[in-house]
Amino acid sequence: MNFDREFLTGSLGTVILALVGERPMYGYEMLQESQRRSGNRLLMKEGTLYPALHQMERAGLLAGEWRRGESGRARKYYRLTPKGRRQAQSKRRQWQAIAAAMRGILGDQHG
Amino acid sequence: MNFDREFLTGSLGTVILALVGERPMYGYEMLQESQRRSGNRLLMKEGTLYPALHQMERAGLLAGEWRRGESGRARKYYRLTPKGRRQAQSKRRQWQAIAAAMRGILGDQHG
DNA sequence: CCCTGATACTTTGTTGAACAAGGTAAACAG
DNA sequence: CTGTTTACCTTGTTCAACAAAGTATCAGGG
Repeated sequence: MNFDREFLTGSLGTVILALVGERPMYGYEMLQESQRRSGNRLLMKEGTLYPALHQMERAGLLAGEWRRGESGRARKYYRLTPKGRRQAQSKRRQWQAIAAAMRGILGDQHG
Repeated sequence: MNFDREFLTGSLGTVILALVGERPMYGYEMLQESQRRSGNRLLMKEGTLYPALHQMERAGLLAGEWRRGESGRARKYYRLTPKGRRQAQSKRRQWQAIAAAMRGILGDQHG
């Protein structure tokens, strides 16, 4: 399997980039959003998400900013950097290629 | 990400099960078939495929049989066991769930 | 006022899928 | 008899995802 070498960071990263691409979002919110939007199919784990966010911030794809709103504890909001925006597009296209490839193999089959 | 714990064996395994589900096939043929059908997008590596085949045979999903045809060297043909057939269906459904989940997150976005 | 549960972020240690890179060997074309 | 293609196999490495645990803040109930 190739599709870039990091298909897993790939698929998690694709989700993160897509979510943050819509509006600034904090980690815990991403967990809930991805779960809600996927119809409870996609259950990211905290131990997977947060390290990924840190790594993507280090890699210059995301920019994080602490905010403490009127209620609750402080949240770290992430937004896309320009580099992150390019990566988001690239990842989305890659996903579409994967989906197309899988259709080519699974698609023409019964049920 | 969950979708079973082994999404990677998952996606490779899904491809193998789908191919062998159509007709008995040998390893090298799977490499070419998956590449051809995916429009050169899916490039499985031998070092990934063969160990996976052995593991799936040990797990009782595939049954292998050596045949030496009229030409070329001996090939090991694999076919699905009943257990493998059930697994193939399950994996295909899982893939469709993944694709649906990703559409839920990426789908409603611009190109 | 404590206690629970939800929110919110973090870290450490483990697992194992995929890969890189090598090998063996038979058939065949030049 | 040499190189290429076919065909299979193996060892060692990497690193994404997970499990499991911890820290801290806030809300609501008893």
